[in-house]
Amino acid sequence: MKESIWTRSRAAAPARETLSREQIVQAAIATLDEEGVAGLSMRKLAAKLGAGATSLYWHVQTKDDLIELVIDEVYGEVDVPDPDLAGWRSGALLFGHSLRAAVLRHPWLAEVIYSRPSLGPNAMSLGGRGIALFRAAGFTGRDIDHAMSSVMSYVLGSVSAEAAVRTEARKRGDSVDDWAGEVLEQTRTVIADHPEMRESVERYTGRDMASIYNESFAFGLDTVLEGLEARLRK
Amino acid sequence: MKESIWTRSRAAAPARETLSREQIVQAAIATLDEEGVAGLSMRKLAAKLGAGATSLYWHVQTKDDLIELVIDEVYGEVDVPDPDLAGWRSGALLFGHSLRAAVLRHPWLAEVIYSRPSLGPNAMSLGGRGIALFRAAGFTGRDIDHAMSSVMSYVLGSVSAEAAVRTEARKRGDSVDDWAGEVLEQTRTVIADHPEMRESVERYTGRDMASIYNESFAFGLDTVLEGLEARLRK
DNA sequence: ATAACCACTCGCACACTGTGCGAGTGTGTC
DNA sequence: GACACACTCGCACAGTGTGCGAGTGGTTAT
Repeated sequence: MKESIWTRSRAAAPARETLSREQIVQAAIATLDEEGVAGLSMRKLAAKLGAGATSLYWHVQTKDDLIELVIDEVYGEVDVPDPDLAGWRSGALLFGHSLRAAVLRHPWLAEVIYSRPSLGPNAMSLGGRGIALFRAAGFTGRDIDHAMSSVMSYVLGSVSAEAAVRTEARKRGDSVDDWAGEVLEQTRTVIADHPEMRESVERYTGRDMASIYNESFAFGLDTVLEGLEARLRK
Repeated sequence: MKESIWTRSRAAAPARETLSREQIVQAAIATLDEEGVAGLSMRKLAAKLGAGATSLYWHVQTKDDLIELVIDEVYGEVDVPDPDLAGWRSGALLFGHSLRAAVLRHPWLAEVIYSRPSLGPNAMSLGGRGIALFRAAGFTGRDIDHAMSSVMSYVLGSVSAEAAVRTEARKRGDSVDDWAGEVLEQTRTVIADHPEMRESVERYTGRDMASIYNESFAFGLDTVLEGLEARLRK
């Protein structure tokens, strides 16, 4: 017989209290945020969920698959504005910053994104919306995809390096500023081998790393967008 | 700060036939090239060198340190031209292509570069030479570093994504073209969710992936350099 | 010649990993 | 009351990185 809303909502609910893929993914993200990639093991994850280790394998094929899911989940946090809201360029700018923010919220991503291509639904839809942005900008043919790739590659490359630094500092129990100070100090001892870097080293000592990263990112993203705009004018 | 592998002095006199750090690094690179990151274990590496597993630990503090060494070794393959050879822009272009080529020669790099900051001597000297390039271009102050970062981030981001695809295809035993074909096929089945991508999918089916990656990279790198040049004009 | 020292090797053991297998358990359907 | 199905999980296996401490061969000091 046809189910009513009432019985249907009941029937749709899990028959008994049960693990779910969604739940596992969320718990995995939480662990990763707290302990990083090295801190994620199937046994610990299962324990956190009050389940037996191998129970996870009914919901997820392998640990690698789980990581794929987890990556796609983060892609879902990224905002890609509609091109006719405020023009392609500010859309792309916002997209870049949103992507960076998402990665910095989950810095372990840097350690895993490039170990597999991202083909999940959220990655797809991000790609689709990006393409809409650059088509609206006036690119045609394969240049649409190339433009999107340019921005994506720059942002991911830049923020991944930043995340690596943050992760390293955290692992050492240092603040990023302290860690940077130590590295600069150490660099000074070998500066004779790299005279061109002397000024850079001086320039950075004692600076606030967070704002330097912001500045560097803003510079780079603007550079890419400027380059794209130049292409459009030709 | 806890001393890193780079500062630990190694001044040694090979008295009898002995393992060397250099040798271990080379063997590790060979294994990585053949079997990828998953195929590198200390035991297997030692066996390849005809040594006991734990012997390696006299020359190298941990596996992570070994990977740091191995990464720096690859940075040593990268060519950064002198700015007064042919001007900054073609120098930067050449640098970008050289960096990409090095990563493609060792695609496992993508899986490891962003799991730690790179501070080895070759990375340093690469950074120094890059800085020389962009100073010669006319950048000043922190913009010199930002310009270098922009190029570096773009190139590494772009080539890492490409390497991830190549690694995945290889793992599946497919050619990159076949793998791409399968992905496109699969994408077509969910195209309804991402209508903006329809054209892109069509555009790529049956194409030669290698030349598409080349084209995309050339587009992106040129875009970044164009953006830098625009900044210089202002 | 002897002893002390050092650079280096390596077997054993520990704690921990991902995951295949197959048995078990609770729920819904006939 | 029987069957099917969705799901759980203990056990076991074949690995992993690496600390420890004993061993070994060469150089130098007495």
